Amino acid sequence: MAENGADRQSQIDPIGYLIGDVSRMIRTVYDRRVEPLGLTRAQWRVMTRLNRLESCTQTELATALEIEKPTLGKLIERLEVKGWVDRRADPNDARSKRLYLTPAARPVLADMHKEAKDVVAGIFAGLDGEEAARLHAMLDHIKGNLSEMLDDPALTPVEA
Amino acid sequence: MAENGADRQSQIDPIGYLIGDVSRMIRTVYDRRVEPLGLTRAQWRVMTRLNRLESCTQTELATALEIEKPTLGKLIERLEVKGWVDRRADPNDARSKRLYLTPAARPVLADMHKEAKDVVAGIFAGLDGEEAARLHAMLDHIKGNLSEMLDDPALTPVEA
DNA sequence: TGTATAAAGTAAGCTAGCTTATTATAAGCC
DNA sequence: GGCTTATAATAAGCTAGCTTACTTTATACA
Repeated sequence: MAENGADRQSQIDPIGYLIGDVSRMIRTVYDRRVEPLGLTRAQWRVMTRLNRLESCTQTELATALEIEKPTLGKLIERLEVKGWVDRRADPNDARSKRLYLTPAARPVLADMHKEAKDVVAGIFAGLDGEEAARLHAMLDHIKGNLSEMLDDPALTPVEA
Repeated sequence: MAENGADRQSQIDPIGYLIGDVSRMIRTVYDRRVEPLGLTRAQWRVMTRLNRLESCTQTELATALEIEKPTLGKLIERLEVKGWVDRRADPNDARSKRLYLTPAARPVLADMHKEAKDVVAGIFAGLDGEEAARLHAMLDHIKGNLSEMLDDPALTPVEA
């Protein structure tokens, strides 16, 4: 019954849970700080990405964000209502719509960026540069392992 | 326009994104392997936790899982329909319902555990024990930082 | 004892993710 | 040119998370 930290997560390698915990907590901290700006984390992600991919199509942006097209479509709808994103027909391809940030989005982006920087600084407080670099390297390695697992059409890395 | 790996994530400290990527990829790998067992990741989380908190109330389980009561309530509903979880009235408190895994859940739990172990092994392939320990320590540190940020009633650490 | 407060669970309604299926348009090929 | 196939976006419907509000039941205390 006792759920006292050290005991939690039981049989399975606790590092798996630890990464999950850290990720969930980062998400929560971000959400709280970005919410007063009037947007959600998903919307924030869309806008920062769009800031660098301006005039892309929805499909391009969805690919970059690694989310599905219908998911992005609904996000864009809401951002359009809020007046931060503009969706214009592509003159060369009647199927496509190209995406633009509106001028109103600029100050919001700047605020978001500031919040993000603060949060990252808080997360890594007390870790020196060398440690941060090691952490980065290990996470990169793990990400590589995960990429292989995701690419493996057999899904189960054990076989094949 | 080019979104070529090294460039991604731009201005903000890339480690924040890296953790997010790793976490999302772990989630995806898990989801794919657990899906053929007939359940989702959220349902898997509920069942493994319930395995250690058997006969707890919904509120207790929601707290342990760090999700909200309505969220858990809907998950339990679906698990009850699938015949894996049993919800029985508490004889001492008519408000409460106590939760139990059914016998049918046991083999599913065993399968899930095996899948989870395989995935964790794949994730940490190529990292030796010492590196894994360092990673663990650093993530613990980061988690501590995040706990402080989450506990801070001011939410936005900048202002009071 | 009786009322006020607190707690357990549910309902309703939102965002966000997914998959599958549709519609409209482009592009390829005979 | 006309048919087939592929692509852009949307629609519909699911799970999962949240918040807010509500109902029912315990508990506390005056």
